[in-house]
Amino acid sequence: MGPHTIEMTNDIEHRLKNKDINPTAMRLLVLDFLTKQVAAISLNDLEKGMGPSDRITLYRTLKTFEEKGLVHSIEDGTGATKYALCEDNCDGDQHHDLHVHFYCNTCKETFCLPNTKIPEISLPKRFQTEEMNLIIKGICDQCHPG
Amino acid sequence: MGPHTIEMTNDIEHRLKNKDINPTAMRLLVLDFLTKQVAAISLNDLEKGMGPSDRITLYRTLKTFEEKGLVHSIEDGTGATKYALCEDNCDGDQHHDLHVHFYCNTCKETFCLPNTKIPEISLPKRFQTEEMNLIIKGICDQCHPG
DNA sequence: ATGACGATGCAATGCTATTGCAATGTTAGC
DNA sequence: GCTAACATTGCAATAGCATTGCATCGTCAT
Repeated sequence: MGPHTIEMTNDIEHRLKNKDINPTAMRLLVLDFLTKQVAAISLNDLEKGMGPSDRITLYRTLKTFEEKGLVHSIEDGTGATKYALCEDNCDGDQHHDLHVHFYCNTCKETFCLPNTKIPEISLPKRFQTEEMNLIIKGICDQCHPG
Repeated sequence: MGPHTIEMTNDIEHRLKNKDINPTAMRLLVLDFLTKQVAAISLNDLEKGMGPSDRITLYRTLKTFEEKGLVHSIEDGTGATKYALCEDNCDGDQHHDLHVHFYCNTCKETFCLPNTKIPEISLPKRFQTEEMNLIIKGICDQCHPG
């Protein structure tokens, strides 16, 4: 790492630079928005949640964040890719977020369950794992009746 | 169930009627094709594999098969939904195919691993499971080097 | 025969993801 | 400060899969 001569104006900017992402105004806004989310969001959600912005730029911002290991994408089966912030030990090459994702059939939100890890799976002979993706669908704690 | 007066001309027709699916010529052909597959197939694969047929009809045939519990669909992250035959203990309401699906990064095929079941996952308090979907990506036995 | 119903085929549409390209902003060297 | 090089942004356009509407056709029961 280089010398610590950079002046950080705030935490958001710091987190972008840490991941080697040029902190433009747009990216600061997007990361700030992502930080405030409880659930994973789609490109549509982001577009609606941000002020008037270009959809494609937001799309590419998310892609950049994903490449650099700042967010990870989730295919929850709804057809629209969802994005959520990674945990700290994530880098671009290898996402370490082997946690379970939960889709609530009631509120239609997708959540990361960072403390629920995907267990070891023993595959048939000569199958080699590189990635795992576990989506559990059901009813989330907030929507749970009673 | 009604009296066993139906004459089965072959196994394929039998399997359709067992699932309460009207055995039309098209459906016999599609089920026959599905039976011959080693990997899960997309609508495109089906269209290419069959003789000249209408894509929409094939689409609806797959949907019908899925509703009736004859096939299950797999979202493997490639963008195109894949379909594969269910195991026998499957019905329309509740798919019992809680097995792992494997996507090979080399040959790009998606396989069912019917003997590799998704283990019990203990979720945080008040989260309730209704469905599970585990996709493992890596290198399949056929593509494994050495 | 005929009427009801399911299946099929064609057309059209919606939605998400993705790329090309031009315009704009930013940075480094002179 | 000026300019070239590069990154970012915005707009237009396209690709690909999923899905629905509607007309036609076939089948079956009355």
